[in-house]
Amino acid sequence: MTERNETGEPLDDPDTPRGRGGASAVIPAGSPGSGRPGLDRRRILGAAVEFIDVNGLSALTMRRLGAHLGVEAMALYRYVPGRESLLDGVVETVIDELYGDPDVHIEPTHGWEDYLQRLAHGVRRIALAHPEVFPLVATRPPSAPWIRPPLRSLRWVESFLTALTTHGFSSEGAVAAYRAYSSFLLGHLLLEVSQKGVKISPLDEPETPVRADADVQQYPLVVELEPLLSLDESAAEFEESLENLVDRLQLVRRESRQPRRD
Amino acid sequence: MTERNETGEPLDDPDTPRGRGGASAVIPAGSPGSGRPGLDRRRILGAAVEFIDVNGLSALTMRRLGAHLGVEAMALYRYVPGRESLLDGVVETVIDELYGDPDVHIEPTHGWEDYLQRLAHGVRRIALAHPEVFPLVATRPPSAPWIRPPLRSLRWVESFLTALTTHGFSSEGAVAAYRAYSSFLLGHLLLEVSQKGVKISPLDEPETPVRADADVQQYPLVVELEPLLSLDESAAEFEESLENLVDRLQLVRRESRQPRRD
DNA sequence: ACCTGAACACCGTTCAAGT
DNA sequence: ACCTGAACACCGTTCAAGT
Repeated sequence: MTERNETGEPLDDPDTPRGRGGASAVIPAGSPGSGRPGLDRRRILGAAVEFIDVNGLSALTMRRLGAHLGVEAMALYRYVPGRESLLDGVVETVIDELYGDPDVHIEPTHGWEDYLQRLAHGVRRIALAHPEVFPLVATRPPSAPWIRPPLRSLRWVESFLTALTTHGFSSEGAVAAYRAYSSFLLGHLLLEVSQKGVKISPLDEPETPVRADADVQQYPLVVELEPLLSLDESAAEFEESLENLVDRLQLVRRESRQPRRD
Repeated sequence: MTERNETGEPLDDPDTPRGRGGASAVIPAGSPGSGRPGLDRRRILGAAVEFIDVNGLSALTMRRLGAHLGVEAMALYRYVPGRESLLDGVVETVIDELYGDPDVHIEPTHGWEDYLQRLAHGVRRIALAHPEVFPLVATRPPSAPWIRPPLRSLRWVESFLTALTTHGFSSEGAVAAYRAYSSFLLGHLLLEVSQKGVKISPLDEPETPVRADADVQQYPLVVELEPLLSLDESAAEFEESLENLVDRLQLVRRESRQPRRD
């Protein structure tokens, strides 16, 4: 009984040229050498990611994606069960880019702190590279309760838990760390990405002061602190919060190594 | 020039019976005494929230919402510019419930730590009360970069900043605290809510073990730690992380009171 | 003043038909 | 084997028309 994998689609065997790696999973076509080959699940998902990056999520329809691929919408249904699982595939495709990131290795050769740092920065690069896709990464219902955004794959969970348990964390400690880490990444990156989206969606208007016509006086502190509030300190905040989280996990690790008995 | 408010709709004057408060903004109708009064922006938004709570976000269409209100879809356009701003209104409606929450007061009479605690728990109650709406709260593009989810209103930002600056925080410290606080709430609550959604979406199946048919052996740690991973410790995690955040902000506060000059 | 009917352009999805 | 055309049910939204 071949049930369903994480996203509900049939999983093609990986008979594509690039074996497992290559950060450039988005644009290129199927077999190397031919110009516009036949359709292909990978090609469709790549085109969908590209389409969302350029036109925004709300612009993605089966018909338009078909047109983008030079094909009628109905042709897509041979490779994808429907729009919903197309979106699941988009999320999977984007997260899979992490495997091609040379700065994120699975084995933590420089300690678990270094591993958490590199992994976090890798996820952040992906979020910033696909700001229109990231809300999808954040909100698509996971297939299991412990597959948490934004690291939505068994493979990354395994990698994470391995890194920590092989570096002095107890099982409980590693799981607690996984939870705290997911929560931090999700919150920070979703905010950073949405902040980025706001800045460009209005026209080039260099400034849009507060005054909502009427109640300027109603929110004096917001008005006064607007210059501070408008600063984009996302990068610094990310580093700082990440550092702080790692420090906190160091305590978790120490406590979990010697479970005190009363 | 009456431009647009935060959500882009014309804002009706509040000529509705309940003056500003009342946590029960969802179900009740317009004027008290009459059974099914005329339409009304508030009534429409309340019905939309209720509809999403019951049927899920994807089920909400203008036509179905109209039917739910005993009216043709086209009648809604007299009160709401379109579907997109209906969703903005839904988000606003849900967040406004915070004002009716007796456990969340604006003035922090028991210190800023207590204020942050009560506010956080209030937001959490809302997220858990409207799990299908919360992803919308999390991802709708804010109207300004410093209106951050999940506290998406000028009023709450003002309240937050007031509480902190009147309790020893510098401007910079208060703004930094606002950022860290938003990020924590967003990440944790979005994960908690989506986790909750997963648990009920499949049928009553009490257990859905890992085995994705093939690669059971590929993720041995996930398999081994599945019992731990499956535990729902959201509530405890929330308390702990919140406590930790408050502690961290205590340091920010102390540092920011005496800006050292070198 | 408030709601409706009919209409338009566009969706996702199906299925028999083409090549 | 792979794609298309036509069709179906359903969308959001507009606008003239009803009451």
